[in-house]
Amino acid sequence: MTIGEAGRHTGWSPRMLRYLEEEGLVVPARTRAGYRRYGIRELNQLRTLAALRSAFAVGIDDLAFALRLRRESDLRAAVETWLEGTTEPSSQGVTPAWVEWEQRKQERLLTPEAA
Amino acid sequence: MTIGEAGRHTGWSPRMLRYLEEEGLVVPARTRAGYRRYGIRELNQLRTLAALRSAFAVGIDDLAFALRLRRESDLRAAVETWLEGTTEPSSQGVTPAWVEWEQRKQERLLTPEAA
DNA sequence: ACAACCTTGACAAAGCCCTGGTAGGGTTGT
DNA sequence: ACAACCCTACCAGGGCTTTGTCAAGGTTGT
Repeated sequence: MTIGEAGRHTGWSPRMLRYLEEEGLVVPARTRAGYRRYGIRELNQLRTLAALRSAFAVGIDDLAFALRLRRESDLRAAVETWLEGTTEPSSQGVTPAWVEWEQRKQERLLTPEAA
Repeated sequence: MTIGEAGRHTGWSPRMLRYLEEEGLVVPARTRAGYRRYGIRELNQLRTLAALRSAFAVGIDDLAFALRLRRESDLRAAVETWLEGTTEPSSQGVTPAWVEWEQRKQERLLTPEAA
Protein backbone atom coordinates (compact mmCIF):
# COMPACT_ATOMS: atom_id res chain seq x y z
CA MET A 1 0.00 0.00 0.00
CA THR A 2 1.55 3.29 -1.13
CA ILE A 3 1.53 6.56 0.76
CA GLY A 4 -1.36 7.95 -1.23
CA GLU A 5 -3.52 4.91 -0.66
CA ALA A 6 -2.67 4.88 3.01
CA GLY A 7 -3.68 8.52 3.17
CA ARG A 8 -7.00 7.87 1.49
CA HIS A 9 -7.70 5.03 3.92
CA THR A 10 -6.80 6.89 7.08
CA GLY A 11 -7.57 10.52 6.45
CA TRP A 12 -3.99 11.72 6.72
CA SER A 13 -2.43 13.71 3.92
CA PRO A 14 0.71 12.30 2.33
CA ARG A 15 2.55 15.32 3.68
CA MET A 16 1.50 14.40 7.21
CA LEU A 17 2.43 10.76 6.73
CA ARG A 18 5.94 11.87 5.82
CA TYR A 19 5.98 14.14 8.84
CA LEU A 20 4.84 11.34 11.15
CA GLU A 21 7.64 9.20 9.81
CA GLU A 22 10.14 11.99 10.44
CA GLU A 23 8.94 12.16 14.04
CA GLY A 24 9.38 8.43 14.42
CA LEU A 25 5.71 7.81 15.16
CA VAL A 26 4.72 5.69 12.16
CA VAL A 27 7.69 4.43 10.18
CA PRO A 28 6.76 2.30 7.18
CA ALA A 29 9.06 -0.08 5.34
CA ARG A 30 10.51 0.99 2.01
CA THR A 31 10.62 -0.66 -1.37
CA ARG A 32 14.00 -1.01 -3.01
CA ALA A 33 13.31 2.17 -4.98
CA GLY A 34 12.58 4.11 -1.79
CA TYR A 35 8.78 4.13 -1.87
CA ARG A 36 7.08 3.93 1.52
CA ARG A 37 5.09 0.75 1.98
CA TYR A 38 2.24 0.88 4.49
CA GLY A 39 0.81 -2.38 5.80
CA ILE A 40 -2.11 -3.27 8.04
CA ARG A 41 0.05 -2.56 11.04
CA GLU A 42 0.79 0.98 9.91
CA LEU A 43 -2.81 1.62 8.92
CA ASN A 44 -3.91 0.67 12.40
CA GLN A 45 -1.26 2.85 13.96
CA LEU A 46 -2.44 5.77 11.86
CA ARG A 47 -6.10 5.33 12.70
CA THR A 48 -5.31 4.91 16.37
CA LEU A 49 -3.10 7.95 16.30
CA ALA A 50 -5.89 10.05 14.85
CA ALA A 51 -8.30 8.75 17.47
CA LEU A 52 -5.84 9.48 20.28
CA ARG A 53 -5.43 13.01 19.06
CA SER A 54 -9.10 13.82 18.84
CA ALA A 55 -10.20 11.87 21.92
CA PHE A 56 -7.52 13.13 24.30
CA ALA A 57 -6.18 16.24 22.60
CA VAL A 58 -2.75 14.66 22.54
CA GLY A 59 -0.18 16.35 20.35
CA ILE A 60 2.25 14.67 18.02
CA ASP A 61 5.11 15.94 20.12
CA ASP A 62 3.46 14.37 23.17
CA LEU A 63 3.43 10.96 21.55
CA ALA A 64 6.99 11.47 20.39
CA PHE A 65 7.95 12.18 23.98
CA ALA A 66 6.16 9.03 25.13
CA LEU A 67 8.26 7.14 22.62
CA ARG A 68 11.41 8.75 23.98
CA LEU A 69 10.35 7.75 27.47
CA ARG A 70 10.06 4.16 26.34
CA ARG A 71 13.42 4.15 24.58
CA GLU A 72 15.72 6.18 26.82
CA SER A 73 15.78 4.53 30.19
CA ASP A 74 17.86 7.27 31.83
CA LEU A 75 15.30 9.82 30.83
CA ARG A 76 12.47 7.58 31.98
CA ALA A 77 14.04 7.09 35.38
CA ALA A 78 14.68 10.79 35.86
CA VAL A 79 11.18 11.78 34.84
CA GLU A 80 9.59 9.13 37.01
CA THR A 81 11.54 10.20 40.01
CA TRP A 82 10.65 13.80 39.37
CA LEU A 83 7.00 12.84 39.09
CA GLU A 84 7.15 11.10 42.44
CA GLY A 85 8.47 14.27 44.00
CA THR A 86 5.63 16.18 42.37
CA THR A 87 2.71 13.91 43.05
CA GLU A 88 3.33 12.79 46.60
CA PRO A 89 0.95 14.55 48.97
CA SER A 90 3.62 16.35 51.03
CA SER A 91 2.73 17.47 54.53
CA GLN A 92 2.19 21.15 55.09
CA GLY A 93 5.02 22.84 56.92
CA VAL A 94 7.49 20.17 57.86
CA THR A 95 9.63 18.29 55.41
CA PRO A 96 9.97 14.67 56.46
CA ALA A 97 13.30 13.01 55.95
CA TRP A 98 12.03 10.71 53.22
CA VAL A 99 11.19 13.65 50.99
CA GLU A 100 14.75 14.88 51.15
CA TRP A 101 15.87 11.38 50.39
CA GLU A 102 13.63 11.15 47.35
CA GLN A 103 14.94 14.43 46.04
CA ARG A 104 18.52 13.33 46.53
CA LYS A 105 17.74 10.34 44.39
CA GLN A 106 16.85 12.73 41.60
CA GLU A 107 20.06 14.65 41.94
CA ARG A 108 22.01 11.46 41.74
CA LEU A 109 20.19 10.49 38.58
CA LEU A 110 20.87 13.82 37.01
CA THR A 111 24.58 14.07 37.70
CA PRO A 112 26.18 11.08 36.01
CA GLU A 113 29.62 12.71 36.07
CA ALA A 114 29.76 12.04 39.82
CA ALA A 115 30.51 8.38 39.06
CA MET B 1 10.23 31.41 51.13
CA THR B 2 8.69 33.94 48.73
CA ILE B 3 8.69 33.76 44.96
CA GLY B 4 11.62 36.16 44.64
CA GLU B 5 13.77 34.24 47.08
CA ALA B 6 12.91 30.97 45.41
CA GLY B 7 13.91 32.48 42.10
CA ARG B 8 17.24 33.64 43.45
CA HIS B 9 17.93 30.19 44.84
CA THR B 10 17.00 28.22 41.74
CA GLY B 11 17.80 30.47 38.80
CA TRP B 12 14.21 30.79 37.62
CA SER B 13 12.67 34.20 37.14
CA PRO B 14 9.52 34.98 39.13
CA ARG B 15 7.67 35.15 35.84
CA MET B 16 8.71 31.60 35.04
CA LEU B 17 7.78 30.37 38.49
CA ARG B 18 4.25 31.69 37.94
CA TYR B 19 4.22 30.04 34.54
CA LEU B 20 5.34 26.72 35.97
CA GLU B 21 2.55 26.93 38.50
CA GLU B 22 0.05 27.65 35.74
CA GLU B 23 1.23 24.53 33.93
CA GLY B 24 0.81 22.48 37.08
CA LEU B 25 4.46 21.51 37.27
CA VAL B 26 5.46 23.22 40.51
CA VAL B 27 2.52 24.41 42.56
CA PRO B 28 3.48 26.12 45.82
CA ALA B 29 1.18 26.62 48.80
CA ARG B 30 -0.28 30.08 49.42
CA THR B 31 -0.37 32.32 52.45
CA ARG B 32 -3.77 33.61 53.54
CA ALA B 33 -3.07 36.83 51.61
CA GLY B 34 -2.35 34.90 48.44
CA TYR B 35 1.46 34.99 48.40
CA ARG B 36 3.13 31.89 47.01
CA ARG B 37 5.14 30.00 49.60
CA TYR B 38 8.00 27.84 48.31
CA GLY B 39 9.44 25.16 50.60
CA ILE B 40 12.37 22.78 50.33
CA ARG B 41 10.19 20.42 48.36
CA GLU B 42 9.45 23.05 45.73
CA LEU B 43 13.05 24.21 45.58
CA ASN B 44 14.15 20.69 44.82
CA GLN B 45 11.46 20.30 42.20
CA LEU B 46 12.64 23.49 40.55
CA ARG B 47 16.29 22.53 40.53
CA THR B 48 15.49 19.08 39.20
CA LEU B 49 13.26 20.54 36.56
CA ALA B 50 16.05 22.80 35.34
CA ALA B 51 18.46 19.88 35.27
CA LEU B 52 16.01 17.71 33.34
CA ARG B 53 15.58 20.43 30.78
CA SER B 54 19.24 21.01 30.16
CA ALA B 55 20.39 17.38 30.48
CA PHE B 56 17.70 15.80 28.31
CA ALA B 57 16.31 18.71 26.33
CA VAL B 58 12.89 18.02 27.81
CA GLY B 59 10.31 20.71 27.29
CA ILE B 60 7.88 22.04 29.84
CA ASP B 61 5.02 20.67 27.78
CA ASP B 62 6.70 17.27 27.82
CA LEU B 63 6.75 17.22 31.59
CA ALA B 64 3.18 18.42 31.66
CA PHE B 65 2.26 15.51 29.44
CA ALA B 66 4.09 13.10 31.71
CA LEU B 67 1.98 14.47 34.55
CA ARG B 68 -1.18 13.93 32.51
CA LEU B 69 -0.07 10.37 31.83
CA ARG B 70 0.23 9.77 35.54
CA ARG B 71 -3.14 11.31 36.36
CA GLU B 72 -5.42 10.18 33.53
CA SER B 73 -5.42 6.42 33.52
CA ASP B 74 -7.53 6.16 30.35
CA LEU B 75 -5.01 8.22 28.50
CA ARG B 76 -2.15 6.23 29.96
CA ALA B 77 -3.70 2.94 28.88
CA ALA B 78 -4.40 4.18 25.37
CA VAL B 79 -0.91 5.57 24.92
CA GLU B 80 0.75 2.46 26.29
CA THR B 81 -1.23 0.23 24.00
CA TRP B 82 -0.39 2.42 21.06
CA LEU B 83 3.28 2.31 22.01
CA GLU B 84 3.19 -1.47 22.06
CA GLY B 85 1.82 -1.47 18.55
CA THR B 86 4.61 0.87 17.54
CA THR B 87 7.58 -0.72 19.25
CA GLU B 88 6.98 -4.42 18.73
CA PRO B 89 9.40 -5.79 16.14
CA SER B 90 6.73 -6.92 13.64
CA SER B 91 7.76 -9.49 11.06
CA GLN B 92 8.30 -8.32 7.50
CA GLY B 93 5.52 -9.25 5.14
CA VAL B 94 2.98 -11.22 7.09
CA THR B 95 0.81 -9.81 9.84
CA PRO B 96 0.50 -12.36 12.62
CA ALA B 97 -2.85 -12.68 14.29
CA TRP B 98 -1.63 -11.31 17.58
CA VAL B 99 -0.81 -7.97 16.00
CA GLU B 100 -4.36 -7.60 14.80
CA TRP B 101 -5.49 -8.52 18.27
CA GLU B 102 -3.27 -5.87 19.82
CA GLN B 103 -4.61 -3.25 17.48
CA ARG B 104 -8.18 -4.23 18.27
CA LYS B 105 -7.38 -3.66 21.92
CA GLN B 106 -6.51 -0.09 21.01
CA GLU B 107 -9.73 0.45 19.16
CA ARG B 108 -11.68 -0.82 22.10
CA LEU B 109 -9.86 1.58 24.39
CA LEU B 110 -10.57 4.48 22.10
CA THR B 111 -14.28 3.92 21.57
CA PRO B 112 -15.87 4.09 25.02
CA GLU B 113 -19.31 4.72 23.53
CA ALA B 114 -19.41 1.11 22.35
CA ALA B 115 -20.16 0.02 25.94
C1' DA C 1 4.40 55.06 57.22
C1' DC C 2 7.27 53.54 53.99
C1' DA C 3 10.23 50.71 51.02
C1' DA C 4 10.32 46.50 49.14
C1' DC C 5 8.01 42.98 47.92
C1' DC C 6 3.88 40.40 46.26
C1' DT C 7 -0.64 39.81 43.40
C1' DT C 8 -3.28 39.37 38.74
C1' DG C 9 -3.78 40.69 34.02
C1' DA C 10 -2.43 42.15 29.68
C1' DC C 11 0.55 42.94 25.67
C1' DA C 12 4.50 41.49 22.79
C1' DA C 13 8.50 39.49 20.52
C1' DA C 14 11.14 35.43 19.32
C1' DG C 15 10.83 30.89 18.13
C1' DC C 16 8.97 26.45 17.22
C1' DC C 17 5.03 23.16 15.52
C1' DC C 18 1.99 21.76 12.10
C1' DT C 19 0.53 21.65 7.59
C1' DG C 20 0.27 22.86 2.84
C1' DG C 21 2.35 23.85 -1.33
C1' DT C 22 5.72 23.76 -5.10
C1' DA C 23 9.85 22.38 -7.90
C1' DG C 24 12.79 19.01 -9.98
C1' DG C 25 13.38 14.43 -10.68
C1' DG C 26 12.69 9.07 -10.36
C1' DT C 27 9.39 4.68 -10.63
C1' DT C 28 5.65 1.84 -12.22
C1' DG C 29 1.76 -0.37 -14.38
C1' DT C 30 -0.56 -0.49 -18.73
C1' DA D 1 5.97 5.73 -23.83
C1' DC D 2 2.95 7.80 -21.02
C1' DA D 3 0.01 9.05 -17.06
C1' DA D 4 -0.04 8.75 -12.50
C1' DC D 5 2.25 8.21 -8.82
C1' DC D 6 6.33 8.54 -5.59
C1' DC D 7 10.78 10.71 -3.81
C1' DT D 8 13.53 14.76 -1.32
C1' DA D 9 14.10 19.50 -0.24
C1' DC D 10 12.69 23.86 0.46
C1' DC D 11 9.65 28.01 1.68
C1' DA D 12 5.60 29.92 4.18
C1' DG D 13 2.00 31.14 7.17
C1' DG D 14 -1.14 30.58 11.20
C1' DG D 15 -1.05 29.22 15.81
C1' DC D 16 0.93 28.02 20.13
C1' DT D 17 4.91 28.25 23.68
C1' DT D 18 8.17 30.68 26.24
C1' DT D 19 9.69 34.67 28.46
C1' DG D 20 9.89 39.54 29.52
C1' DT D 21 7.85 43.79 30.85
C1' DC D 22 4.56 47.02 32.45
C1' DA D 23 0.37 48.71 35.13
C1' DA D 24 -2.56 49.11 39.08
C1' DG D 25 -3.08 47.65 43.38
C1' DG D 26 -2.46 44.73 48.01
C1' DT D 27 0.91 42.94 52.03
C1' DT D 28 4.66 43.04 55.25
C1' DG D 29 8.60 43.91 58.23
C1' DT D 30 10.93 47.69 60.43
